[in-house]
Amino acid sequence: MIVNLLNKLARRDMLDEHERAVLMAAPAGTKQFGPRRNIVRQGEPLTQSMLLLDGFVCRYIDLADGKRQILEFHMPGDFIDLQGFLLKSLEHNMASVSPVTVALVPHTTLRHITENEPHLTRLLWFTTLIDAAIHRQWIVSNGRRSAIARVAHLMCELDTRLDVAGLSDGNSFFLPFTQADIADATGLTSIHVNRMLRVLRDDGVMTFRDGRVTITNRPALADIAEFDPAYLYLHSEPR
Amino acid sequence: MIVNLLNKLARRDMLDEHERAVLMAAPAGTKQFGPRRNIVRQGEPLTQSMLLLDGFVCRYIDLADGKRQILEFHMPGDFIDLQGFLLKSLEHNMASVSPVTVALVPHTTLRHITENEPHLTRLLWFTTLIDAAIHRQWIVSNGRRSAIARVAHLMCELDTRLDVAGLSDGNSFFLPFTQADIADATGLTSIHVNRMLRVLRDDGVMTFRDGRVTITNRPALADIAEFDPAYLYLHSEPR
DNA sequence: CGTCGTGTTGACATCTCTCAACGTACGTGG
DNA sequence: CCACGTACGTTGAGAGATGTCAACACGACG
Repeated sequence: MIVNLLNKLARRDMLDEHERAVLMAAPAGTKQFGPRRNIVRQGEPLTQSMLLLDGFVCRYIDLADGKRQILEFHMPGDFIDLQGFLLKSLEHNMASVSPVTVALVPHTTLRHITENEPHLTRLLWFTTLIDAAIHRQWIVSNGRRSAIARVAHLMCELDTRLDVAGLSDGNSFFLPFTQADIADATGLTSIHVNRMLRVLRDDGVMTFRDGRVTITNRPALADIAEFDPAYLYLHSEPR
Repeated sequence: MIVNLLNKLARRDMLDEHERAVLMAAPAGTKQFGPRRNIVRQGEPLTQSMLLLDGFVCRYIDLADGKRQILEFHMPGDFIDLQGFLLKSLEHNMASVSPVTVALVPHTTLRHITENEPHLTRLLWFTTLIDAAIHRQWIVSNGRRSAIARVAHLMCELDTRLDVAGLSDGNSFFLPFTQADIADATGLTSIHVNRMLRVLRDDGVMTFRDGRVTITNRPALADIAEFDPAYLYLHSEPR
């Protein structure tokens, strides 16, 4: 639902009725993808951007030796290739993880917004700055955190973002990832991710089974991850 | 010089005379910092953004166990905390590496630009998208590249960006970093960085001595790094 | 009923880290 | 001018975290 985006923005700043209407009217249609489909290919020229309505998406880069690095996970409410509006193509790939529905927003519409809606433009710009802040935490994870802290931090991030999107029931959330996905996101092997998940489970911190994460000891999880949600800028300010 | 920013933007899109004049008039003053000084502290409220005129700056996050992760390096022409305009504070720190001069642009001026200069706004937004693309490459490096490839990729990135900024003489550039800085950027120890630099030197690929990088075999360096400059979006397009 | 994708576990390998020692350059104070 | 401390770089030896390889379990699905 596009209402997920409105909620996400409204949490960070006031949105007036006119701005809500402009956003509601932005999509020119929707599109569906099955699981594990390419959505945007590296280098492909783009003329529209996608707002994720349902399902999970990831960005990734493949290396020459077959290794893959996932760069970010996206959930409903995320404007998944808004960058493409100004970059004109992406230097990485985007793929569905689960079955996915997106709303298509033509770049001409985005251009119109940037010409006529300065406040809305700032809010859209802002959402891309949050993506960059998430990237920075992943740099820290992959660079300096231990394997168990990387997994824990990713789970804390997803927990917090899914809660903002209204997709968490408080202590558990649906997460259609494989252990290999988590490995490619955290720069580990799926075998080692499996071991770290077992440690977290054995220690009563969290479980990840059948596509569902259940957090059984949130303070312990945040402590292992050294998680501080400040980087998600969840408070409202005039922007 | 603010002309570095104009060049950086003009390489990605046309800038008209009026827009150049607006940018030239944006700074309300300049400020200098000695080497290794804090420039912006995590969480500090911001009311102006800084355009780097001279010297090198880094963003970083410190972890509880004393480890540090550098998130990005900045060079003259970079609008180093433009994000602060919309984020209102940063979740990481910024520090000078060398002596530094910055131009100060009040957020009120940036707000005026976003209200009245849609094209210039898109270009400023664009520069923050480049930062995010750089972040993504660092995620890949720290997550999936070997130690030698991480060092090589960082050097390729700096070489390319410094060339765009007019701060490279073609095969060598001034780089006032310590091996510990490179270690904190690449998620390695300074001892291992030292070993990797020795390998690159012994193999005739590049040297880093006395604050100067000299690339002696560029194809070999790019090959080790698997470096593709596409992520820096160096071509001009209407944006 | 076989195959494939995914998860699980153990044994061993290896890359990078840790610890330690030492060299050099430079500034500072006696 | 010399003595000393500090920052940075260099090298070696051993340790440890994570990767690699291999085997097997299980369910989904054609």
